[in-house]
Amino acid sequence: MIIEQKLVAALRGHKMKITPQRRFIFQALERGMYRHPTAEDIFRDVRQTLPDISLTTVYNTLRELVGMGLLRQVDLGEGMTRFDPNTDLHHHLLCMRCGRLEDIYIRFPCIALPADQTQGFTVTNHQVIFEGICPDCQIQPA
Amino acid sequence: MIIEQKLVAALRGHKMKITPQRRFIFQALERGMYRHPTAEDIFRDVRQTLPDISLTTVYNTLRELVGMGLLRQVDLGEGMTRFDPNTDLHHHLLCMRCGRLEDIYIRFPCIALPADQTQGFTVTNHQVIFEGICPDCQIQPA
DNA sequence: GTGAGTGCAAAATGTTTGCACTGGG
DNA sequence: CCCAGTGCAAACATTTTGCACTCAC
Repeated sequence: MIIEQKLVAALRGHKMKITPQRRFIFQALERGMYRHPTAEDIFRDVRQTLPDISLTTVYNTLRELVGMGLLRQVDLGEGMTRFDPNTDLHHHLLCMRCGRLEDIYIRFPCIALPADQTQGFTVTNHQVIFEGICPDCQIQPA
Repeated sequence: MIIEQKLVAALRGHKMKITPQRRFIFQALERGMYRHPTAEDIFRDVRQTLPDISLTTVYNTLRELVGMGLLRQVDLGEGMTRFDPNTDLHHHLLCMRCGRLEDIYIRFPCIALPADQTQGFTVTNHQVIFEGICPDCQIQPA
């Protein structure tokens, strides 16, 4: 319930309404936490308990959470956006064949942009995506 | 002409046909080399000299080049894919406000996944995306 | 001459929008 | 009671597909 409580508190802090839809979306995020769900994944999950929820509401809520910095958006060129409720600094390991995505918890202290290389940008964040082939796909014929 | 020649040679190597459409796409890539163009960008560029080219052909050609490893695909969650004709190992610096994308030519020797952290994956590649705000967007009101 | 490549239109996919209705505060 | 939030349908944007035609080899 950690995620749900955190998100509900954040909504309160932003004076936003705590609707059943949002609550169930938070629970789905909690359940799918290490699965990097898409909007569609969340939709399907919430639908099981709230059959009339609309995909629009899911998109709206996810967008708001991203805007508040409570959800990380992960884009991998699969044609859809995945969401990561784990906002701790971590990196990703992507299977190029099946799309499986795992978390990597290593710090790379050397990843920092020297001031003379920022081209005037204010850098706020960085992410590393490791690309490869997962164990399952290595076994299967290409 | 470096890019065009390289790509034409690659096509020959793969016994693929060198059509005018492909040639112009290569030239457009060459011209937009440091601009990380989208398929649409290439389409608009080539259209100026080859008004009847179809977007389908552009997509086909770009997909083939990516498949042959001659073009890098860059995904940033903007709803479209950008292509980077520069296949040298380099990283990216993205403006979160306007989408401007710059190249970063630094090596981060520490970015390597220890064998006990690969979760069985065969890692072939990695990319770093630095996120921030570009100089122009810093000046303008949010 | 032949099949890879092309162009067009249509479809598929993922996401956003307009708008009337509803219910949390 | 009021407006943020919701649901629906339609719109939108990007990319893919089916298929007949064409042209590089």
